[in-house]
Amino acid sequence: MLESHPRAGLRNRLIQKISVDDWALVAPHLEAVSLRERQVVEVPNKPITHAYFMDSGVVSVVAVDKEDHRIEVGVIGYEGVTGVPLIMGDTRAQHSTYMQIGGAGHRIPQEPFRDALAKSETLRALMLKWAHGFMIQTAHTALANGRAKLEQRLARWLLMAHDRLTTDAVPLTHEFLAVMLGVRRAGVTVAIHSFERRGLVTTRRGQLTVANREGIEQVAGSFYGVPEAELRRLMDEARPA
Amino acid sequence: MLESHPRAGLRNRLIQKISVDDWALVAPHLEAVSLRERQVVEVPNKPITHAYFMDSGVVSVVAVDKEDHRIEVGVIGYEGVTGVPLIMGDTRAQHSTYMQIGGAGHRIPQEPFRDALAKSETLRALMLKWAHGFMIQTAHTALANGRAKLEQRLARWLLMAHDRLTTDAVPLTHEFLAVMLGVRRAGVTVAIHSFERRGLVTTRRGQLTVANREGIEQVAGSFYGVPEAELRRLMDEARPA
DNA sequence: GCCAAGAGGTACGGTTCCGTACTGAAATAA
DNA sequence: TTATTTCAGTACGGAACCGTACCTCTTGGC
Repeated sequence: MLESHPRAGLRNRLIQKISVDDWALVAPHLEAVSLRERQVVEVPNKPITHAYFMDSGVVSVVAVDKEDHRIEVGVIGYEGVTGVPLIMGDTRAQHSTYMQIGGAGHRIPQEPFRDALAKSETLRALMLKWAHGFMIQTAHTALANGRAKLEQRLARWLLMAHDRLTTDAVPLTHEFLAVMLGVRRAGVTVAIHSFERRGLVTTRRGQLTVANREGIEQVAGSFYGVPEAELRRLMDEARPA
Repeated sequence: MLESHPRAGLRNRLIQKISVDDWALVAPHLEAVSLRERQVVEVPNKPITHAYFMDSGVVSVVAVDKEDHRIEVGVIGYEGVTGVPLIMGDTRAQHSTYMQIGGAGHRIPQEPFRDALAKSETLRALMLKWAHGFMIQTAHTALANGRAKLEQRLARWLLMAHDRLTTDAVPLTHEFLAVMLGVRRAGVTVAIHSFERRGLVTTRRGQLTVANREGIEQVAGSFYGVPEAELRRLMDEARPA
């Protein structure tokens, strides 16, 4: 075993992008984790303890204010890492971050992560590009929230979740979809019904299966796709492959 | 004159926060600029030519998609700098960025700016904290877009603009407010009317004056304030004062 | 001073979505 | 199995906002 912590089998795209030298900085501190849905990763206004590189599952980042208004501002899967504030030089969480769909991955405590970022320009560049991609996603969430109809937003969300899963099954209740989109649960139910009638999805209690992804993409229109394309570009720029 | 480019009189908060050593890296490349309203600073999918440190005026950052949906995702004034992607290691603009309210400041070409960021850890830390603050603003814009009513969003915008101006007069048409909020022009007119009747603002053609800031803050509620507080915290952390 | 262009006031039917609430069905615990 | 909880289906009045349109007032250019 050439490396203290093997990464050959890991699906996480950022970990795959880390150079051999940088891997030596990070790997000794990684710890395998398995997180169930609803497991909390970051709490608003509290210190961030770890950055999570997930290989599976979907993480929701939810902005909250003092009157308890809340809405999802981004999702993270195997393409990224949680703890964006750490990358930006902050140790405190602004948003509520938790597993929307359970999964497995690795985490690194905030201190060695920040140390590694300080030491390695290449690691920093990689993580900054990821953070930038996440920013773009948030900006387009703002766009969708302000401009898109419920069905379009739901379609966008399903596509983003589907991108991060290995099956077509999305194990989520209408209730949680509603919280993320910032709409009524009943509204989600009706929209999903419409999708179902059009053959875009099939449903079971607590689960929803993508049946016709292209159809869903048509519903989402241009509200979906820009952040995904930008992230691909940013990651392609980041050497090594 | 100890410095090649004096900054004593500059209002820009980030420039004020730059250390003496870092100032030596940046100052030689700065160029004074005066920008009229509607002047374009960044064009989506085109290279960013300069970062602008404004001393006055308000910059709008507007996300756009392929079907020409658009909405403002952030505003920048004397507290920050444009060209966030440069700070993140990207040279391309994602969003449409332009002066919403004209002003004056200084700009630095992207290359020396990126060079300076690469060379100085302290400058990088400062700019990253700013970029992080801007991210938080964008997240709360997403929250407001998804959860707040038109009046609350208008109030939030007015407060953010007011924060960045030295007078109570906000020189903007209903049309442009509508574009930024992603609503109908007529809707803005009605909302402003309501504000006027309540004594919150006074109006003139192409202008709107804040008459009762606290009243406007009450309308905005908790949709306003979080990003502002977080940016203060982040800037306080960044030495030197 | 006149005219074109821009800005703002107002209206109206229509759509979307909310708040609320009740019901039945499915999963889970006892 | 039974009891309990969670989830989903459905409904209804109402609020918010849209799309569109038209008209009037300023303002700036000639």
